[in-house]
Formats: sequence, C-alpha cells, structure tokens
Amino acid sequence: MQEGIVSQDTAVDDSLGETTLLDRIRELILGGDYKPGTALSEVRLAEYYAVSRTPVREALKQLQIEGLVEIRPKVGTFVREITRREILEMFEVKETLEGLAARLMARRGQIPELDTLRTNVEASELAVLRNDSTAYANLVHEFHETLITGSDNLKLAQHYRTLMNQLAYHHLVLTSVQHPGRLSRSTAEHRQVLELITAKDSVGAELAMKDHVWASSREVMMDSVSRQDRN
Amino acid sequence: MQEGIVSQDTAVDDSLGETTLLDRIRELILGGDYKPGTALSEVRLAEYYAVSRTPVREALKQLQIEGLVEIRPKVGTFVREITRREILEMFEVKETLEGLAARLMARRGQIPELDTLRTNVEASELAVLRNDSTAYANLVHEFHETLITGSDNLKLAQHYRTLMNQLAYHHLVLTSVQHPGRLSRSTAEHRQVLELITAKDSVGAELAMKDHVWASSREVMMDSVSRQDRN
DNA sequence: CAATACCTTCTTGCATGGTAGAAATCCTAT
DNA sequence: ATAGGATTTCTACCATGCAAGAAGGTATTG
Repeated sequence: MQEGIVSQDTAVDDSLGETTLLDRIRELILGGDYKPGTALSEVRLAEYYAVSRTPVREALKQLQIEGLVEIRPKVGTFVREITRREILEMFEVKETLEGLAARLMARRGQIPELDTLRTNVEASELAVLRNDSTAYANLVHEFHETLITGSDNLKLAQHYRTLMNQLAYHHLVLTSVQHPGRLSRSTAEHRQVLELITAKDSVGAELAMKDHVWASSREVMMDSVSRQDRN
Repeated sequence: MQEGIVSQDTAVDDSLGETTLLDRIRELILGGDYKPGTALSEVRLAEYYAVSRTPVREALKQLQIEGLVEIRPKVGTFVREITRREILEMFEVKETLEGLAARLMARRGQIPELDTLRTNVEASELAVLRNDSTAYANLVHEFHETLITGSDNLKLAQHYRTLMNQLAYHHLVLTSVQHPGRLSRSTAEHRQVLELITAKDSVGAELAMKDHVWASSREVMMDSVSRQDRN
C-alpha cells in the first residue's frame, strides 16, 4: 500500500529489526550523518522508517530532552549545534561523575569488575606498544564503562550515559587525532587508577580519576579547537 | 485524595493556565497526592485536564524518563516506588554534583550570587534563632539553588534539577522531622562553605560542601527509615 | 471444591485527519 | 528595482479511531 509512495527514491523499509527507532536516530546524529542544523521532519522520518508520525514524534521529543535536537514549535526539529562552552561544561560534570565512580568502586573491594579492569589495562598497554589506536579507543570506552558499572550506582550510571550521549564522546575520541605521547600517558593513568582502586584507596582513586579525565579533556578540547578553526 | 485521578465525569477543566501539563502532573506526584503504586490512566488524566490522550501520553513518557512513573506496556502507568537504595544512590550523586558546584563557584571570584549566599546564610542564622523551620526549609532550598546557578554550568544545573525532582527532595525535607541540633549545625556548615568560597578556596569549598550534603543525607535517611518502618 | 478455559474489559500503542501558526514565496505597487 | 503585503506551503501539534495485548472475573468441567 505505502509502497507506491515510498518505494521509488528513499525508503528502503529500514525496518528497525531489534534496535528501537529512538536508538536508530540517535546513532545517526552521534555518527555525524545528520549534521548540526539539519532539519528532521516528522513525516520524512516516518516515511523512511515506514512507521507513523506518532512514534517518530515521541523519539524526537526524547532526543530533545537528551539535548541532541531542538524542536522549534510550529517550525521544525533540527539537530542541535553543541557549543564549545557546552562541551567544557560537560567535561566538568564528567570529571566529577567518573571521580565518584572510582571512589565508589574502590570502596567495594574485591569484585569481578576489578579483574575486567586489570585485563583491560594490560590490553591497553599492548595496544599502545602496537600503536593500534582503534583497539585502544575501544579499550578506553570499556575502561570507563567498567568503572561506571563497577561503582554499583544505577543513578550515577544513568546520568553518566545521558551525558556521554550528549557529548558524542565516542565520536569525539575517534575523530580527534590523538596526540603522540597521549596514549601511553593515558594508559599509565588508567593503571594508576586501577592500582589505587585495588589498594582500596578511595580518595586517591577519585583524585587520580579526576586528573585523568581533566587531562584527556584537554586533549580533546585542543583538537576540537583546531577543528572549529577549520570551519 | 484517594479517588485520585478522576473526581467525576464532569471534567472540571482544571485548565492549566500557564503551567504545563507535565509540571502539573509532576507536582502532584512530588506532592504526594499520587502515592506510589497509583495507576495513572491516560484517558482519565485526559478527561480530567480536558485535553486529548496524546499530550498526556507525552507527559507520562517524560515522567518515565525522569524516573517518577513506570510504564508497563499494555498494562498501565504507575507512580514509581522509590527504594531506599535509590535514595542512597541519589544522595551520592547529589553530594558530588553540589561539591562540584561549590568548587566552580569558588573559582569564579566576585559574583552577585556570592552576596545572595551571604544574605541567605544570615537569614538562616536568624531563622534558627527564631526556630522558624518552614522559613529555614525555604532558605535551604535557596542556598543550594544559588550555589548551582552560581557555578555557571548549565549542564550541571540540568542534571542536578533532574536529580532533585526524582528525589522529591523538597517533600523529603518538609515531611521529615528535622532533628533538634541539626538546624544550627547545618547553618554553620552553610556558613563555612560560604567563607571558603569567598576565600576562593575551591578544593576546600568542594570538600566542605560534600561533607555538608553527606551529613544532611544522614539525617534524611534516618527519618526515611522510621517512616518506612511505620508502613 | 478446585482448577482451567474463556470472555469481557481494561490498558497502552500506532495510524491518521484536521488545525493553527510560522516562514518563505510570489505578486503588486511605488 | 525594491519594498511591502497577501498567499501558499511547509511545520509541529492535537484529537480521535482502531488494534493488540494483559488481567481479572466468571463459568464450566474434572
């Protein structure tokens, strides 16, 4: 029925198999397929995903709450431009939340996540030696994720993930050119955090983690400056 | 009260003048009018507020994201029961976020919010002398709110407010019986934070603030225990 | 009396038609 | 040619109809 309308040009019934519509659109924004300023029309998205406007609308509304899109009433929905200041603000919050995670995890003592962390750091050190930056990027993601889950605080995890989505952190790390010495320094910082957590030094782990996040934020911010200058 | 959602069929157009439907429902939950477990039917709310199901549905969906209600697919929407563990988790995050706010505000130096804070502390000290607990509760709220805005970090403010909504903090503070000596101690802690911020001692301010939040969380948790025992 | 199958009645979920408003475009007049 | 006003065409928004699933009560059967 709809095929007559949509089959021609766009709509290859992208039939969201398992992934939800919301995740689908979010990934497209985070992946940079929808650049800031792009209009996200309800009807076009509905046609493209072969659903009605209602679920599309719901997804867009949540994306607005997450801060990824801006809905201008009676005008349209657009991919938001994240300002440099916002990124700075988010890194400040990220630093604090991850510091808390390190402290909480240190307090817990012997937990399985500790082994995961140790394995991760060792793999990271190998990745640095092999200069395998893509493997390294994934390991970094896993390290931070393990820390969050290891803190055993669901509310913390929730706020953290919301923040990371808005930051498009994964995208930031991947696109930003890692400075030469940074990889080894970053891994050393990871190891230090790990050792402090193992030693159950909660305040030390918190401080070390905050320092680490601050240092890596500096790197990313420098890259984002140069990227911004090119525009 | 107990009949809750629908009074009669006579939809008393509670015509949400300026406040949005979302805020309206949220306040009712936070105010305790809708107790945990209460079913929030789309149709009944729609009739009651004289709108269609669609905006009601949108509001409920956001409330789910905020963690205030739980939507069980094809079953119904219910006011969530906040567990004791969740409250503990939220206080841990609250402590960290407010600590960050104190640090950031201390870093900023001479700003108008500093005067607001000083005026607030002085008023609080007077309220303690007069044993005016309702005035004190409002001043506490203002103190923390000023700190957050004074940090000049919108992302921090956003996460903080979401957290406070979920905690139903205002309700917690108002219903919980403040322990005798707590008021004066709490005010003294406020003053200490203020002085440290004034002295631009950012790390000191952060630690003092974290201690303060931790102390007051202990008070609230003790009360919430006794309340839970009564059920 | 107990257990099970069915049936009624709720619920949310999705699709779609109509509306108001904003913005861009075109048309007219100076 | 340019400025201003009417109009057309988008947009999000809201109301409502319809369908599918979950739950509870009831009747029937062992």
